[in-house]
Amino acid sequence: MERYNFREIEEKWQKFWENNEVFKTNVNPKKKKFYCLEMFPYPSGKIHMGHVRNYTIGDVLSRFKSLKGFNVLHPMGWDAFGMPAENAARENKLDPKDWTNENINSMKKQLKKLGLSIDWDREISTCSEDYYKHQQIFFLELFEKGLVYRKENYVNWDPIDETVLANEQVIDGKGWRSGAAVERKKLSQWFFNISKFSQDLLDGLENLDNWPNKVKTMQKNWIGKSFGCEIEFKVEGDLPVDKIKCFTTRPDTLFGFSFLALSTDHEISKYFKDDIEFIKFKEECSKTGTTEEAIAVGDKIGFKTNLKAINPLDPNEKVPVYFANFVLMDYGFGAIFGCPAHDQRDFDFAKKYNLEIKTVVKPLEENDSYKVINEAYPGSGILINSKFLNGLEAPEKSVIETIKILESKKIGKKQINYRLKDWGVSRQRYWGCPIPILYDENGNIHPVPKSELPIKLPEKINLNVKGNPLDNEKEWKEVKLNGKKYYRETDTLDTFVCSSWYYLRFCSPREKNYGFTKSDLNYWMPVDQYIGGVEHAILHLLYSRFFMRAINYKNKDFNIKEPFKSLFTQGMVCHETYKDENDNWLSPSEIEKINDKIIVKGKPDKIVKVGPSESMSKSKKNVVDPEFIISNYGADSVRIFILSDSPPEKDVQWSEQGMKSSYKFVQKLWILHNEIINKIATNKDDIENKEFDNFTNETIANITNNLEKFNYNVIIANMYQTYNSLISLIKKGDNLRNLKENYKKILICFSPVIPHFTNECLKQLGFQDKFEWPEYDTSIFEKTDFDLVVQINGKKRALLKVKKDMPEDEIMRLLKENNNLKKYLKIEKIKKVIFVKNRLINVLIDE
RNA sequence: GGGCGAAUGGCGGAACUGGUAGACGCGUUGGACUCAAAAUCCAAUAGUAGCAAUACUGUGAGAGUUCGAUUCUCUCUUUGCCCA
Repeated sequence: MERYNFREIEEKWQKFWENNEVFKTNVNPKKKKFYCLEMFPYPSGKIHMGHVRNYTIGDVLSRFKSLKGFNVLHPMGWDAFGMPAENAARENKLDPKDWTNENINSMKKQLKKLGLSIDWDREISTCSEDYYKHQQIFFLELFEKGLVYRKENYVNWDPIDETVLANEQVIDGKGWRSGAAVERKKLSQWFFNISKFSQDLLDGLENLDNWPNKVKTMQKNWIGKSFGCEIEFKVEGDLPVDKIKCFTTRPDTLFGFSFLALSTDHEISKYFKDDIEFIKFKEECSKTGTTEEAIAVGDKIGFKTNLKAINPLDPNEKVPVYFANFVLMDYGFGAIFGCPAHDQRDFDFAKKYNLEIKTVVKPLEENDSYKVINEAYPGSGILINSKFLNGLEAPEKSVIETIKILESKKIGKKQINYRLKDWGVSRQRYWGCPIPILYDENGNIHPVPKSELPIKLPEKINLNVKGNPLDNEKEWKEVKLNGKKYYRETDTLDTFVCSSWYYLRFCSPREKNYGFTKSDLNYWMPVDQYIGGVEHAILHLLYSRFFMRAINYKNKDFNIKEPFKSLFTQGMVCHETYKDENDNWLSPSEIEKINDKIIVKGKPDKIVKVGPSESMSKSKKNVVDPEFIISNYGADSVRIFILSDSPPEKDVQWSEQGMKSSYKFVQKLWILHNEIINKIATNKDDIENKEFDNFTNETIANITNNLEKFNYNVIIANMYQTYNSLISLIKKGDNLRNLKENYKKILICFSPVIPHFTNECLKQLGFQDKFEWPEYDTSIFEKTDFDLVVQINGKKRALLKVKKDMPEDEIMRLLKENNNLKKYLKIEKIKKVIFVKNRLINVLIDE
């Protein structure tokens, strides 16, 4: 017998699948569909272990569903626009398109070596004109529906790279790439009106039963619905302003009012535009980031005006009005009232400027003389020092009560506020989808006629310029249309736009006129199972949910609102980290283990510092290259290992030992397979012996149930168990009933995980073509005799072999005859007997 | 600070609707094969006591419900993630 040659066999089956178009899918109304989608990768050029895990999980599911008789759609594509291509192209003087396409080709080869059941005929790439043309059409449709608009907004601006940065690209107030201190800058940008759907996006979460609660909670928090009130404050002073509007969630703390704070962008700031002190102050403020965290952590600073704000509930109370850096223009109305005793930011501010701190809420256990001293008390309690509001329960009753009073006096009204802001989609980048908008000489906005689409990116341009390279492309930028001169929009779309509808394109990947067809969508959508990393829990998933709603909006053809029926978030792949004596990161291939010591490879005197296991990342060098691993151990072995060690939703620790043992397991299965082939030739069916039938049934039942429940790590355990039992059954030498048929069923059960291996074995058995997932027969599954647990006073004292459905009195008789139980079982003192048929008997004895 | 989760051998983890805790894998130890090593195979492996059968303890800590709790309830500790 030869060793199992995975190189030969895996290649053979991959070719077979490709040549016979085994995974090609088409709409088939006679069959139930199953749309399995994994988050598509960015084409960096090399797959990483995270991809291996993600796509293995999806592949096991797809293969399982396909064997179960579903018409499975399992596509793959490329999230191909984005900064890395532009940066790489700039550094190496390449075309981003060539760089990206080369990467796609090499990554595709690597993915194919994993033996994934993907319909490659549906492959899409977001950077192809064929894809972004439709995205431009959507953009125009959204524009027509009023869901896209242009406005000035503050952004994180990197002064060295001359570009806008997303919040997550600002690290410690500095640009992630340039290291320059990030500034706040006002810029005209395109926005998607996602906040229009705030309530709908929130309500939609209720019906997503197959989404992890964690993700739903995160989205809920992100949308951030808050219930409060807008209040009009009368003001007096040296400016032509008589009132200021604020939003607050705590109107009940109005008697703790000690200042009013405005955003530096508040319209009142126009009166200070020539004030040198104010300009300086504003500059200082722009150094604080725009994230909520930066504001919470940062120093609170203010600029005092000569205005006085009047407490609407007490006209005798007048407090100063400040501009402050912790008030944002896009929350509420860019103005807040400060209640230092019950808000930490207000407290910090009041301390700094010596403002009054009036306690108006006391915790339940305190008495009325309670005073806030060292830090704000934002918790619940009872209102005090609040005149007619005293004694109300805060915040539940007091907020509602105060709003009623304010409404009756016509100085405030109930309001719902959402934290979710409109989605800024403009990026000052070359490598992205061009926005199909023209400006005339007066700067007026004109949508590009749909017949002119796609607006293609200019090719072979100079990328080595500051700011957006498209801005420098005069020829591209200037357009003549109907004899008039226009300028193209030079911003491109955020790549999150590309990924918020790609799942629709997979349904009609080659459709020329539109992004998809109605009939394809109605058959395939929604995605039955979406699989990806939890890092996309908020943005990508929220944007996709928005996109479906935007398409549905004012459109009677579609009524699918939620794109992803079920969501599974897989954990990360982790590895220990290593550093040398100078704290330089070392990769796993640069170290070795000798006599319990870990040293730098080849240098026994250099001890390696072993760090904690962290998610694999290039910067920490704790990566293992899947391509190398696959070529050493084979795809089937890698698939086993990546699923085996942890539940798929949790992080998994990469281990070379574990990988090796998975490899050995495949080799052992091969040896067993050859023994079974030999045995089939000589085996005589023993009609009386049902042992093997029962065992097969149990195997099918276990694997089926664990597949349904995503317990993929347990499936691997089931496979090992099956192997262990199978080998002892074979070695016993008994003649086995239905050996070939049962073995076939077991192989099919293994096939979602190790498809190459099982296909080869099935072929050797003489089976080919289509297979079906084996059913398990529950009537055989129920054993005729089993071990009954015997407990005395709740403690296990024996296992008793009994026949199925044996009644209690018969079992009691057996217990009384049992010598081993004599010392525990005092028959005359039996108090009570608990009997669970076919499972357990618990005898309670008076002691 | 708020929200959500988690805690089981040396390690990763299993345990159906409350019913034999530790499946399966890794590691470790002993043995076989070998001149030797690797590989492979066999055996043991929660702790304590015992030659052993066996007994007692044991699922982060403490309480509760129950004939019976890893599983349900409450309090606490530690820890992870998200938001601040």
